[in-house]
Amino acid sequence: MIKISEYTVRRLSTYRRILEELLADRIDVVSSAQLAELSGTNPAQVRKDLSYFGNFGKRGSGYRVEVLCQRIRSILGIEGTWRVVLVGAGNLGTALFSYKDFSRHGFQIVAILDSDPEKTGQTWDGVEVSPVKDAERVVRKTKAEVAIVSTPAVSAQSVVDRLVAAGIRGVLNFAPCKLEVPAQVELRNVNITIELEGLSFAMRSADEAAK
Amino acid sequence: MIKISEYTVRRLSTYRRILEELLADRIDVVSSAQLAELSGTNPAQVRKDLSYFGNFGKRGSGYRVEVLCQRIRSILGIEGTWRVVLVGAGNLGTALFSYKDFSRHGFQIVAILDSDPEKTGQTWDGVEVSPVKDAERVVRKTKAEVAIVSTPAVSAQSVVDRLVAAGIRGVLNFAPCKLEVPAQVELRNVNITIELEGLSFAMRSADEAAK
DNA sequence: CGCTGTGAATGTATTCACAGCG
DNA sequence: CGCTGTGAATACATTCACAGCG
Repeated sequence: MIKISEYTVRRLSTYRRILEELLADRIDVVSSAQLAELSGTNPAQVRKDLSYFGNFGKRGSGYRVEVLCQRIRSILGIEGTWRVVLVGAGNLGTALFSYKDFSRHGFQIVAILDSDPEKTGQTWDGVEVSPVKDAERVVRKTKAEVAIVSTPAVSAQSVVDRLVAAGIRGVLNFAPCKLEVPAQVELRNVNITIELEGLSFAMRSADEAAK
Repeated sequence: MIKISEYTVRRLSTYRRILEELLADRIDVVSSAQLAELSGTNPAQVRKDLSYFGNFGKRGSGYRVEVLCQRIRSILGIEGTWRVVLVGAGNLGTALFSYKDFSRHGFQIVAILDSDPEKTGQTWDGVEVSPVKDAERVVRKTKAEVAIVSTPAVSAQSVVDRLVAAGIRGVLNFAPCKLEVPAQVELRNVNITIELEGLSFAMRSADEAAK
């Protein structure tokens, strides 16, 4: 089994979104050229990405939208539902909780943790906000497998350690810090400051070039 | 002038954060090995990244934390302040507005746009929420250079077109869609669903491997 | 004929390994 | 001697170009 790069996986995710849009538009068949155009890449890349997983297309015509979409959902492992614990019920946590896009696509928030006694005990849309000290119990009870961390940087590592101990297998980290997790636990970081500083660098470089 | 890769720029941003933490801890000097350890990369990478911009280190000892931090801030173009317009004052927009981390590091929200008449006219912490129809006027008046887009996917492109027409030079897009901007406008995308699906793929792959 | 699927070629990023300075 | 700075080597990702199928 050859190793699939993270770049390929990210593009698959993009193809999936586009295929669902095509599906909604009652488009039946799509070529690698069209899919490339819509996702901002090139046809060879699309075909190469898909070829790692099988021969999904039909020569001469292209890919059946519905079939390909279902296949990608299966490859990504989002046919079923992942159970998510949201850690940190501040502004960002609230925003993520009410962000319905990923809840529609296989990620269901089943528990919320926060350290603020004002918040713990509340119920958001049927989901209880529990104190961080109950992290292990809550993860086990709800069978959460994924954690979304939107706590301040200082508290992130300690709560992640406890989630991992309780059996969490994937972490999406919004806190601006490096998290240590065991190799068998998957980790992705989203860091808004890095993105903004990347923009800043590019804008500044454009200024230099213009001089 | 050689081209700097986006990967290098992202790491510079990470180094900057760590250097500021070291600075707060009154650490004077740091080696590429230490910086690599703290940022999750390797010493050669750190030295290579920095070498694109000059010779900042001292052989035998390492890098002066304060000097290096200042140099990186300058390279990233975050010595001054970038003026930001926040587009979309929903849950995510609210979270981003109150997220003080990047406002502390050179990005200041000077305007907010939203299409909801309930929100327009409000003032958040001294910043007025204006209707999207006034986009051009607001961007020009506030001299905003960067836009953070946290609208629904369907409205993102049309408002970005208008921001670009009004002179915006950088866009950080949180809407789950592809945005078209002219080549001279910088664009970064943050897509939470892609990150979650990446986690899902990796967790699922781990399951396969275990069988 | 039009498209996919893919080995080969290219382009890009990372890592090695060591010369050279403080 | 310990570290940086860097060309050379390697690893990895993308793109080309075409054989082959529907």
